[in-house]
Amino acid sequence: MTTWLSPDQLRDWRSFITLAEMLEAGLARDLAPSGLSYPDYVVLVVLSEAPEHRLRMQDLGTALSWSKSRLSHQIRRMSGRGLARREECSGDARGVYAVLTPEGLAAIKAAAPAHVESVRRMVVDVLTPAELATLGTLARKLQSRM
Amino acid sequence: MTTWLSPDQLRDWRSFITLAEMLEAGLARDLAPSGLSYPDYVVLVVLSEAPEHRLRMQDLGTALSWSKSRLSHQIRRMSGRGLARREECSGDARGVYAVLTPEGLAAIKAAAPAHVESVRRMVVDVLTPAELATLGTLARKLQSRM
DNA sequence: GTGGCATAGTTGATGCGTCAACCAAGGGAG
DNA sequence: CTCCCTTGGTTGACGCATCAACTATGCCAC
Repeated sequence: MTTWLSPDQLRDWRSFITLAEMLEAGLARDLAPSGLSYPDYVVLVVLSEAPEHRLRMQDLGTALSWSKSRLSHQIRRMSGRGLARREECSGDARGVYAVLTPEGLAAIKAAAPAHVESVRRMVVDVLTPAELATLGTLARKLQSRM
Repeated sequence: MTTWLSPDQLRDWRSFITLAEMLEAGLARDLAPSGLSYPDYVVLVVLSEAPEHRLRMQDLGTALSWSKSRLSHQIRRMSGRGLARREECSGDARGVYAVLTPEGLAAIKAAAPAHVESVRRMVVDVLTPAELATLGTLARKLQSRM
């Protein structure tokens, strides 16, 4: 038999899940003027930090904890907009590199300041340093149980 | 000029946003065996609590903080699967009721226990009561600034 | 009553994410 | 060398969410 949540538990859980939804929406909204989606953004960040601005699909997927399929679709869409391109992988004929284009690099450099502002405005600058640290600690505790 | 985040701030922010993504994925995964998506679930919850198991699209959208469009698409899909149906609104010819079907009611009753278990396993039972309360308080503080 | 604006809802296009099916190359064990 | 399993990646279909465009009704000012 399952025990339902107490009113307090329900309230706190709902507060949290609602916040998560609002935050995702807010991130997307603030990124929109730059012409990038949040998935675009995170892919560009990882590629821009990689040596030679390129990563094997495999490694990029691992870095982002994304499925092969998800990444493949995303890189296809980004290729269509000139943000990245695929390149074959010498040494392993199965492999494919995802490579950041100059346009992609320009896009992430242009988008980053507004994104950081967005994160500050919605979270980091709203909490005290201690509160943010607590939030981070709780988040890591929950993550470690999954 | 924009100030980038400190390593600690970045770490805590990333912990939090990553947790949010994992949680959404986990909720969807645990609901999947019941044949419901998370959007299905929340719509069914609200309708099942409404008088006569029905709400104006307008009111349902407000309750969920969903756009008219989002809700219209969702109800269309749910109607196709027999979980809900539309009904015209006497008194305002523009209006439409979303009505829970017996199948929809059965579906939510069947899905709820596993969903609650899922929330407990991923969050509520992982934290101490004090920690959960803190998480809720921080979430509400952040929400109030948006 | 009519003109015009607000309200209620739908639709189509497009991006995003998952799942299942698929293909091709690598790398043993025999 | 061949068989077979694993690894790396793509594709197509479908559900989900947003945006912009659209229809239709309600309602107020005049």
